[in-house]
Amino acid sequence: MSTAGRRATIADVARAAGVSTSTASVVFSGKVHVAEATRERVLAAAGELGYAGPDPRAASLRTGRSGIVGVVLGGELRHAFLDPVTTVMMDGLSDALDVASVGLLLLRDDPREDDAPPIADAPIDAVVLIGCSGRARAALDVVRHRGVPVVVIEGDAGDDTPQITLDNQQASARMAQHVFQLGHRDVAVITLPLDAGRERARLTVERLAAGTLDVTLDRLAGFREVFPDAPGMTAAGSLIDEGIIAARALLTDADGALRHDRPTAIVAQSDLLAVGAIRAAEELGLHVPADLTVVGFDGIDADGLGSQRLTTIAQPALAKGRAAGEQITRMLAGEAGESVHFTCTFQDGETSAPPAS
Amino acid sequence: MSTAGRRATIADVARAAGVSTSTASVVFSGKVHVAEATRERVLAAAGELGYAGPDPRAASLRTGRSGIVGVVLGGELRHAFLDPVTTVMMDGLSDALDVASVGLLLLRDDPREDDAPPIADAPIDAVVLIGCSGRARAALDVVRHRGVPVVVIEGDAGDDTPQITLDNQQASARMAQHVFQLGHRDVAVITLPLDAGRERARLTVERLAAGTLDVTLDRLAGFREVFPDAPGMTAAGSLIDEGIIAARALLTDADGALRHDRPTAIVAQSDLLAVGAIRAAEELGLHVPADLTVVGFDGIDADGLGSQRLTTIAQPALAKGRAAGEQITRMLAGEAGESVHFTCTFQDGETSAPPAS
DNA sequence: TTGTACGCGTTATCAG
DNA sequence: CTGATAACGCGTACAA
Repeated sequence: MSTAGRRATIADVARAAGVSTSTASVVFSGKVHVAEATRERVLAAAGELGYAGPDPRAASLRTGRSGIVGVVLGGELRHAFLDPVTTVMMDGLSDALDVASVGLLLLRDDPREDDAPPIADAPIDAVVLIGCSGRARAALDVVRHRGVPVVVIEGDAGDDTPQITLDNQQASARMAQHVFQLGHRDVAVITLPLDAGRERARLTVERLAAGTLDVTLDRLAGFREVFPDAPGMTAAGSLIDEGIIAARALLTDADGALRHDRPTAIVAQSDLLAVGAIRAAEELGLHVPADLTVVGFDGIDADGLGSQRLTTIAQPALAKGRAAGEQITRMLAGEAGESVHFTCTFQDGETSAPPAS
Repeated sequence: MSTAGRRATIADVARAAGVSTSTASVVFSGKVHVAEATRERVLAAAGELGYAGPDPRAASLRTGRSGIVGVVLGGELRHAFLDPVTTVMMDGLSDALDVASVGLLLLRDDPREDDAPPIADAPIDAVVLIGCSGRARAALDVVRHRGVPVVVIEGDAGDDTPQITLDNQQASARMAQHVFQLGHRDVAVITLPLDAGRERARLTVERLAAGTLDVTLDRLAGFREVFPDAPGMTAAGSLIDEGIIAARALLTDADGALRHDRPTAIVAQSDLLAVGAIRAAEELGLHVPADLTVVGFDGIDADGLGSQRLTTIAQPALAKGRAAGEQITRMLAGEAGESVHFTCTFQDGETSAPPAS
């Protein structure tokens, strides 16, 4: 336990134990059998010198692997984790990566504009992009040049990167049809953010044209197949509170009173937004679904959502995360990664009904 | 762009540019001024060879820094991020670490019992433990031996590790007094998990004695100063749904009917639990605070909590995270880390009132 | 089963 | 402002 200046290295341990460094190395890695006697001698020497095992940095340089998988999330970290879909995907990812990886490295999407993207300086074996905008792609090139596998979940990767995708447009169209078939003609939509700016705003043609986030645009396109001219609000994020704000804007006048031409149905692009819309409706004295139909998207099972089963489109979030993990595992093994496409399933609930006549 | 077998290294780039490797290195690190001409020559050579900048692994070995800070969270990852307090602390942490660090590495608390704790194999510059049980301490020793700074937030570190602490017991006592002074005598408590097992259960002396999570025990101790014999339920986590379940158990009979001897006040050890308790009460036809007082702990401002301002004890979660980050920064700079103690503030709300007479 | 020798790709130091 | 050199700490053929 008494080292002079330097910290003990594996070479010191080997010398103290009277073996070669390779033997000592093998004792720690456990890759080859060593005689029990020598093994113990090495361990004892290590204990005496206060050697804590191979330095991960050096091992990582040598093997070319760090065991770390980077996760780049769109928007701020705290926002990303407030979204149950993201959480569940991370869960699936972490699950599928379990064997070969030490942990997930959280990386920001939006580096300070001045300096290099952090992703380039991180010792990662692979990267998963989750719901990132185009900005992250520049950073990606650096990483890809280095031979680091990349998988994109619902982002605009464009090129030959394996992607995990969802039938957002078709699923949204199906949901819109459900609402249409119930008899609704005055329908409004609450969308997810249109771009990385994440601004709350009334949906307009111009704003729509400037949108960059594919998830939002695809879901909207499906909705528009059925309700081409429906009004809408864009939320600043997938949050209950945002749903409340957006729904209020859709249902009330400037003075806060219920509008006479209010929609009879609200199609939200996420379940959290839908829950917010329901809350706003209830605050305004509307009963769901008797007075107002509200439908969501995601099929999440989040904490404290309330007892009413939401009519929604369920997406296989866990499977998406797991698929990303599996593709990464394959690519780390030298095989080619493949894109995987998932489809959503309609999930009828208690929040949609024909309009009051 | 045509490299034979190997990937290009900085040495290749230097050779191609007709400079020494050190010059090339300096061009990329930007630590020293280089003549614009040589700089461009190096960059050009790099572009031609498809060199993507210094390998983080090698740089990390050389400098002894990876720019990565490990975060060990109690329980499962997905649970940890459902807790707004944790999220906010991470936010503060990430904020304070911002300057010198690439990202946060999420590490599991509960390694498979067989293999080494992942924390030991990760190239991290420092570690933050958040609400971990004693199990994580073994892993800690390995890391500490290596000279990696460690900071513990609300965990039982015991030794000379800098800790970020909260006056859980005093704050809880203060809140209990508030409830007492309102006139409540039949009070029940909903606690956070007692140990890493996280089992839902009625609070008993035996279970209490076997508890290992300090946060829970300290808050309970404060409560018990005022209400020594109050009944209670232990939740499986800090979740709204758990609060609902626990409150139902406290308020109703086996057949689901409101008990005659139900408590007139419920003290929850977290705001989410309190929100759940309020929901359960409302489902049972009780009005808060007229029929039932419900108080929380944390002072969170989470998504979709509803409009009623909770009577609670606010803890400076952001400051806690930031303090952890600051201590780490200091320790990385070679200074000694210090423990930091925070105190909570009582925050009156609309969910506590005298009992119905 | 153990030892020898080498290289992984970089950066700090110091001299010019 | 640039160049030569020496570590950084380890894993792994290969030979014994």
